[in-house]
Amino acid sequence: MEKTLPAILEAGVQAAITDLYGADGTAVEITLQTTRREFEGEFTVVTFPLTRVARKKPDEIAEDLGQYLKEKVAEVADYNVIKGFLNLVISDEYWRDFLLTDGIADDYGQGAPKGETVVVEFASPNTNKPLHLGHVRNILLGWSSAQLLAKAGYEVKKVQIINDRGIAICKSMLAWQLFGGGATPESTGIKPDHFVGEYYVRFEQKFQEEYKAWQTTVEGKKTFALHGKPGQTTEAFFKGYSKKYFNEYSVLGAQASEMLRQWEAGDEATRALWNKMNGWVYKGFEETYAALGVNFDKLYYESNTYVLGKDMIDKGLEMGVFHTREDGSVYADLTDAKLSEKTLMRADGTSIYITQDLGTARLRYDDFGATRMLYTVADEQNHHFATLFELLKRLDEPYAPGLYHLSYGMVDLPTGRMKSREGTVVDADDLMKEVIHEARLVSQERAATSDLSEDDREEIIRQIGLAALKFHIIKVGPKKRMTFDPKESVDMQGQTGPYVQNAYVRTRAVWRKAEENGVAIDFALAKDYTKLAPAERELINQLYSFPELISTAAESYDPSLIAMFCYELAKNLHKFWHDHSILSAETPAAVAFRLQLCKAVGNTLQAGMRLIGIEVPERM
RNA sequence: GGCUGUGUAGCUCAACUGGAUAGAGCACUUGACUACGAAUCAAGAGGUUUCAGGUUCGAAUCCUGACACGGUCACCA
Repeated sequence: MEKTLPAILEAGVQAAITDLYGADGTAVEITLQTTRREFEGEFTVVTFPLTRVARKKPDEIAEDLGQYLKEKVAEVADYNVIKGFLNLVISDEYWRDFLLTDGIADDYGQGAPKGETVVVEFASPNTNKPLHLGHVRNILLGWSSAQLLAKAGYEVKKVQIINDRGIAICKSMLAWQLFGGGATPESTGIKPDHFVGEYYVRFEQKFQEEYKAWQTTVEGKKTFALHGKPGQTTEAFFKGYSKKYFNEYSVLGAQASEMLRQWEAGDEATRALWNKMNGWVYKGFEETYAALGVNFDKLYYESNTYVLGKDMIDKGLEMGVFHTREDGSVYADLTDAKLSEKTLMRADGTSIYITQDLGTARLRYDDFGATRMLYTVADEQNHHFATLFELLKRLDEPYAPGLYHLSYGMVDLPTGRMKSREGTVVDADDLMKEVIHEARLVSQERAATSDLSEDDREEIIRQIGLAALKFHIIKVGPKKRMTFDPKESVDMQGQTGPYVQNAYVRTRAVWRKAEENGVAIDFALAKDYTKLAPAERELINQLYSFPELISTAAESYDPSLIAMFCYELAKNLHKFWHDHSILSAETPAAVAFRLQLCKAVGNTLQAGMRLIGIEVPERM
């Protein structure tokens, strides 16, 4: 394909304007859109904007243009005009030729290499707890975006930064030391990240007990009397006082803080314990990533990167975009960018969170030479990333224009927000187990795969369950806060992953059948199939739009577009399947053509689903 | 309170970035398997796009102002 249809049509319309109305057609913006289902045609020219240059009524313009295009542009076979909209019908020959060349190519949709590298960050968990539903959305979004960018022709590096240090992991470590009694994941048979997470929870429990008890002591009562606001209940007061208690009165708090100090001082025993427990967590995370079907090209650890960024501060000071206060602390004044005054280094010379992010960005650029960097992080950090990007822009970093915060809405349950304190957090491993279990139940009601081995059946069930879960999450636009209903996530009918998988399975089944029958099919005949049915045109038209969609979805970092595309394509395949015979079609040419159509649709469904991290089985 | 995001069918979500009669799925009602696979298809019902103004040939989309619900306003991470 030399030029795309939209480009051909646009040029045609512009030529028509020049020829028919004597205006400079190339200066006119052409509004071209895909034709709505209920009308005949594939592309539509909106003529309202042309009334000025043509000095005619919309319907008349449409009529003029339609005739002109039908005569002069080979690809346009026919047209119709409805209320100022010019619907163009693309010729059967064009569609057929497209299908039999590009459409059935194995790598259809793969963009040409752009020679640019993109770093995509996602997941980035803390190491004190197992992954949960929020991480799942993050991971699916990040992974899908990475696949999309790769498909669009970018070189992609998938990374994450692991928050492996700080007070949180120290709490787990301390609790294990105090209450673990030497237990290990091996000795208990618990998945290692869950094992560590249990000690984090244990710490919080013990801390709460200690806190509760303290509240009734003389000291506790005195604190309330002294700091409680008038009319405030003791309960409300102590709820807000917990952090202060942790830092100033709590025995456990003091011990955890001491552990953090030991860690920072490089105390050997503390480091060893830290290594051991983080090691457990990583082992558990690996399992979860593998189950989700994701991997990374490089891992960054906060314990290494938290010291970075000092040289960035020096650079900023040198450039005059950062300033020093009297006490020696460093800040940047971002008020003219509608952001606040941001401190970057404390008076004592220690750095803060955003400083290491400056350093990490630079490190990644040095590692990969990326021109774009994508951060998959929940929208609660919008402000942080706006600040970070503004700082890097002012530092004139070469990758600054390509920074993007893939900000997504948090996941709610039907009962409201997930609260770890209330035990409503949905665990990632449990969730996967649950959807696979549900797929198994549904599968057992069917006999479609009963001839397969136990292992093969189980593999298919796994793919179906995960498809249900992943599709359910990824079909929602990233920006949108989503409500996750576990009941709906295991649905396998309608707008779901298994529905799409089923369409793929059908395209494979018909080929299998054709081979079983042993009939020699002459695929050269496919080019003799001249009159396309509406359902066939629809499918081919949709296949045709795939590369453009990949590009759009990649540039807007929106994998949900791909999910919706897969669903629509599957839907049209199902309808086609229902309305038309394939192996017993009217003519040998039709048989050959439709098999090729099935192949192209199957390939594209597989490619599309792969982009959103979903596998398609051969049978189900 | 400042900044910011969201508000569309009972529920979960779309709407090609200003275009045609606002579309899907779930749930509900009804029909189609001796067909290449019914995890399917077809039909029905379901809407004042939160509200009020404005911009224009044309608004769910852009502007103004309300209302509701999130998020965020650290020398925490």
